[in-house]
Amino acid sequence: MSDAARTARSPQPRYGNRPTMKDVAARAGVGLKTVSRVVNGEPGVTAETERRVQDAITALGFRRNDSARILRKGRTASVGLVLEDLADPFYAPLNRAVEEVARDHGALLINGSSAEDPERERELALALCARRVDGLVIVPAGDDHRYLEPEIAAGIATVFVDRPAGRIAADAVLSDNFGGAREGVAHLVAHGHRRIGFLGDRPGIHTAAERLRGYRAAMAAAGLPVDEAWVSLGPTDPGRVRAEAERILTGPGAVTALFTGNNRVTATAVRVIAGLGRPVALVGFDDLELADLLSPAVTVVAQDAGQLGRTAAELLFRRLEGAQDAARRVELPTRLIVRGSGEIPPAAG
Amino acid sequence: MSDAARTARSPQPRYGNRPTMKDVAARAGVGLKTVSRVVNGEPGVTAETERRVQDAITALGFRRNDSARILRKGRTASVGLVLEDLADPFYAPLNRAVEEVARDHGALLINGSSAEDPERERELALALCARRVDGLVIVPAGDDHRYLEPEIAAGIATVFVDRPAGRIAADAVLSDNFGGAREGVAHLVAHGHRRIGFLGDRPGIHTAAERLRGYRAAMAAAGLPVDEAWVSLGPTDPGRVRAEAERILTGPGAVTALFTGNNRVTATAVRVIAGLGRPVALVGFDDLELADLLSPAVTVVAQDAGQLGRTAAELLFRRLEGAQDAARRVELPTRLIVRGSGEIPPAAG
DNA sequence: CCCGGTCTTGACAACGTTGTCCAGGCTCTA
DNA sequence: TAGAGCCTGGACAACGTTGTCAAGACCGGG
Repeated sequence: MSDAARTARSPQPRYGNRPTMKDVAARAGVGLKTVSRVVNGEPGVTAETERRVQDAITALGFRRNDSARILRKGRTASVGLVLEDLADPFYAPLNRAVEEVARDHGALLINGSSAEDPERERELALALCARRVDGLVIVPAGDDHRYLEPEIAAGIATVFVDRPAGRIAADAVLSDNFGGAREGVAHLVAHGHRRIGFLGDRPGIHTAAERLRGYRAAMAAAGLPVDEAWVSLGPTDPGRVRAEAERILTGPGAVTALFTGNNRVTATAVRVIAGLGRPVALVGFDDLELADLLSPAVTVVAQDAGQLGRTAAELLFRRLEGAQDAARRVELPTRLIVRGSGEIPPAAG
Repeated sequence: MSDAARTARSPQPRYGNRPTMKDVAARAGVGLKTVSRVVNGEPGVTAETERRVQDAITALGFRRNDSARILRKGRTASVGLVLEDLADPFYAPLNRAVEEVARDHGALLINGSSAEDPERERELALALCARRVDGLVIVPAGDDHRYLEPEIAAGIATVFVDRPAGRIAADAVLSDNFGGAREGVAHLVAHGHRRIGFLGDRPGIHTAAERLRGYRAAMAAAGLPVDEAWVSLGPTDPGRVRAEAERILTGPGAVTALFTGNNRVTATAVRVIAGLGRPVALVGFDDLELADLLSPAVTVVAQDAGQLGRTAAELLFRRLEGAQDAARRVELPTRLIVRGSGEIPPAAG
């Protein structure tokens, strides 16, 4: 009766008329605060009173409304994760790792994809800030993050991962893209290759630029010239990559080995090489599932995406617990996984 | 000064002293509600007033606190997703699809992994309910979901995906596991195989049981006997799968073909077969990246994980918009992707 | 010039929870 | 047995926002 009356006069939806602590208190014949104490396991309630409250909670199907709790306490116990694409298998372990660390700290994870669109990254990050997430882990799509300055100043801890922040000082956890690419290319050089191509992502992307830099460094260190016709950076859709791979791999002056700048490029390159009828040595950045079963097996420079996520999330929570030192850049090593390189025929030239 | 005073006397953290609408109102010299109107783009504010408010917002770096808004409005504009493992590439497109649909409806996505642990699934789902997510998409780990009854009754829309709910009536979006497995096994039969093994996930998992049923149906339809030594269900860790695959594939009465029950099993089986030195026909449930490049290429029964997620999320939002009809079970077709089947040598026996 | 209407604005309560503070009943000791 | 002190319980305000409602400004027509 009183419920019906309240429903009728209330202008708000009242969460589908769920019972509140007030309802529980009324039913148990105790005060509001006593219910709060029981729900939160606070001391100062006799066993008998607690039992009465518990019975009322069960009977009514009460569940605490965390929205109200959050408003009152000022902490949301949630962190946001913005990445390029939730569907990309490379980011799946990163996603899981961040979730796992958040869980260890009692926080939930809200996440979303930027789809490589800086505007969408911005919208998403700011929406998360409006929700007052305690912290933010971002795989940046854009290169200007000044829009986050007021949020960071207001206390939202922020850690960038995989790529650095643009135009603001912020923590970042990266792979050693330069060193990894240099090592991968050096591996090809050590196997006698002198004409090595580079096929990578758009040059505006930090990781792509760093990997290209590593390629050039390895070539220079070996005293090998780089024909710019061997180098191609751009979108990683299979169409472009296929065309560029064919261009670099055929015709006069074709390369004998290829270094590919990420997992998507590598997958397409493997297909092109398989159709080529001529052996080409291939080393790719990022490991691939089943890469050991391809013929020839693909040697890769592997990043540990899970470790990237874990490190970033742990840094985030250290900030949340009060760490105040200057923005830090953590660089994680890559690992060269040599597969079937013995079978790669050294180049003739 | 007044700020400092408030900070000192306030017992609450006040979100790192962020400005509120009250602060904006004071600075702009307008009422609280007018700020609210400007922030929400409500009509009835003169251009001049709006400008003053906007200036104050910019100057103070104000951003609306959605926690308070949510509390007031009773809708969180967020949905929860509980799945087995965020790091599993199979679920990545599902995750993304749910996010995409949520985004189209202006909602954020909170997600987490159950790690195949029913208790953890329960904790996570109930935590999301406490946050008052508008709806829940669940890939169930457990087989008893009665714990959700009060939540569903209280208005949290819930859709199960990949596997059905246990002991409650709820919407579910599934793949046609039975039909897909039957078709895959029939493909092997059509190529002359009579001794076909089945290597799958734990029998308690609905999808594993359905796929086994499909296998048996295809064998029965072809009039072929099933030797129980050819069938193995259990955990999908590489150790067990490898041992079982070797057992089924070698020795007297060994099978000439294998049907594998999911992507993880298939990957391990491919490795075992590669080391066997004898050709074995393989059809697997779930597609694999680069499966076309393996030798022999692996024929698969592919599910569209993205479509599963999209369908589930759309059903969820239809419920949120008021659809009241009885719980529905949607079954999506699978697709047989034949690869290099010409190269699979038919069995001798 | 006055009345009715529209338009803009702000005061106020409420959403459901938790922190503060005080009151009343009890036990323990002198 | 009385007073001090502890334990339990509840009234109240506040978190930051939005819905309701009413008041004032302004306009035009009679």
